[in-house]
Amino acid sequence: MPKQAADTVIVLDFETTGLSPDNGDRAIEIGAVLIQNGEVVDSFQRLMNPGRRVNSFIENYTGISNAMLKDADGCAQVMAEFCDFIGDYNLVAHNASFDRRFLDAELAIIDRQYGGDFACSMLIARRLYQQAPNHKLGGLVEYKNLPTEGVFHRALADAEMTARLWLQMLEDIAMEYDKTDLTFRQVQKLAKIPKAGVASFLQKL
DNA sequence: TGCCAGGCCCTCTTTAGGGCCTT
Repeated sequence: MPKQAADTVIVLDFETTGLSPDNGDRAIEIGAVLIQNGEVVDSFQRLMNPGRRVNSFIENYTGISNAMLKDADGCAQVMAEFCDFIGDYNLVAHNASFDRRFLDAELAIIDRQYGGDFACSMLIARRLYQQAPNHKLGGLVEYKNLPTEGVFHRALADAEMTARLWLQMLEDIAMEYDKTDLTFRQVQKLAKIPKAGVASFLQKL
């Protein structure tokens, strides 16, 4: 696995009560891994009590039950600890706009901030793997034959899979374009490149 | 009561609509 500057990131994933913090949805689990030099060197996983019951769809979708959340620490305490964990590292998530909304909403409640920037593994995968049958996290993991623990829709498991996908994308760029020293900003910028211009963009770096 | 996200991206587009992704 090539060592690259872009490797030093936090890959995170939220499980939540629904799709929109603007509609009152809250985080119920956060999972994250720290990648440095192409390897996972640290991780963070906590359930958090959102202060109300989660519906049966979420229980079934995530496997996180109300019983599991009953004695969990509240969002404020967990998110404060998570904010310490992420520090000012750059961040990666699959469909990052979703996780960013919840991270921003939960940290706003406790008046905390972070200094890193987000990259979206889904938008980048849409550029790099244009032939993939879909760009769901599970679909991309299958498409690239990445190892899994067989657990889906739990925060740490999904963060670990996203991390493997992220590293795979860096490796594929390194192999195909001989670019082994990409910065986070360069990889992040891929998400904004028109699909037809991806190869040209990477070749010119 | 009824409704309920938001950003990206494609196209039979741009005075818009709908699918993909995330829970």
